[in-house]
Amino acid sequence: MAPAVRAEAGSLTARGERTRSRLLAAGEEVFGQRGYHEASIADITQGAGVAQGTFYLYFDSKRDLMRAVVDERGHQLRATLAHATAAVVGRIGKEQAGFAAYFAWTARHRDLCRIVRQSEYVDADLYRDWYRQLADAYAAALRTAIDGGEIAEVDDVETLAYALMGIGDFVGMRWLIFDDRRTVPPRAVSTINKLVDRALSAESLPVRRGR
Amino acid sequence: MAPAVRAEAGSLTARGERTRSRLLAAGEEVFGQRGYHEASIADITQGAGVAQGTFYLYFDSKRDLMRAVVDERGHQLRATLAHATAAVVGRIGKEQAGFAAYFAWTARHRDLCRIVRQSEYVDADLYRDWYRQLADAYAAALRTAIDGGEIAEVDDVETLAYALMGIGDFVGMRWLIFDDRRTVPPRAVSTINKLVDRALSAESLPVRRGR
DNA sequence: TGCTAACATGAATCCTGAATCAGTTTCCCG
DNA sequence: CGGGAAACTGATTCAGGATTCATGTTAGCA
Repeated sequence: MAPAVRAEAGSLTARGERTRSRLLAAGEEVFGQRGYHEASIADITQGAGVAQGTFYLYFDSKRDLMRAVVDERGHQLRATLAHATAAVVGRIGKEQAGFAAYFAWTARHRDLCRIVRQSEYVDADLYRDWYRQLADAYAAALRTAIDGGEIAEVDDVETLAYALMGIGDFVGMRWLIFDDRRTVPPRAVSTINKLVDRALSAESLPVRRGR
Repeated sequence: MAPAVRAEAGSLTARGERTRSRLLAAGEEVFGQRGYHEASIADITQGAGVAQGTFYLYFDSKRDLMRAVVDERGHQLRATLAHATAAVVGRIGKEQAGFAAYFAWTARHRDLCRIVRQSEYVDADLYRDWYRQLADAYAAALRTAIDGGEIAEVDDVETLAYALMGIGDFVGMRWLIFDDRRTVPPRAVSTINKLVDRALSAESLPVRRGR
């Protein structure tokens, strides 16, 4: 295995830093466009405007670039979500803000969502960790909200976190990926906002009246 | 493009039929295990116990096999879900039965879920159609339930269908794929059952319009 | 039994593309 | 300046694997 001499961002000059981030961006684009396996190093280096050999100064392998892309963007996404919800008061409001931020991010990084799905077979841990890290942060926030009486108690917060992530992921996929829209239509947003509101609300429902 | 002479199941003798379905099963296994791109025709034919050349008597290409696998299993899944929910009365009960059936099916066809995710870059339509066909059937059922007053009205049934599918997909992924369990733990099941119950229930909550 | 179409074989072909490396250029510090 | 380290180059190497094909085998029907 190669020593990954210039792999860490810290030890790079400004010039090297620029080249590295160019490769990262080209990787995101090409992986997203053609798919991991169809993407050739030649495509990527061409996209970055460097020679093929240069690639291996910054990454050990194609797989290594994949990891770097997903890692990098994963941090960005989590930071974005944390920031978007931090400003809002009340869990239900935070949920809505979170979904909105997630959709906005997905629209901007359409490719990433598809790349993550691909990563399952490129590096299983990468795929798993993408969701786990999101879920862990989400579950912690939900736990706090439950303890504060803001939302209803559940049997398992982690499952709740995955369920809510699933809603966002699938609804985003439907409109932003399948329909290639730039935003999720308002009707869809209001549908899930109401859904989530009802699902999480702390008030216990009256027993359902006969139909 | 090859003429796919013996591609359709109809024109096959019993012997040919058996070989075809062996290849299909081997494909599901090998695609699931190694991933589409890592899976070689040699792996697949070996798994099916036939020679490499035989493969091309039944499928035009590796991609063609992928399509056949996803198609075949897709029909099975939809039939399974339809059957599981048909017996149950009441939409909320149907939901719970549907989730249970989906989890059971996922546990039995772990590989398929991962294969579908891969198919996004092998054949985009295949991927899309997998979810679309599930969603269409789901949305139709939900529409009926809404019109019957069984569940709350929503702004967009299709979005509701995707949201519910997302819940099933992610929760199934968490326990059956990530944790490699044979069943989703009861606490997780009860969590989403309650969640879905609250989310769909026809009673509208006291309006909590924040302003 | 013999004949034919369906079925099966697996070695050979041929292409693709990841990774390498011997050498060149750029940059900066003394 | 001048020298060395950091960047960069791109033709070449090399292995893997999808697909083909010339040939052999089976099974059912007349």
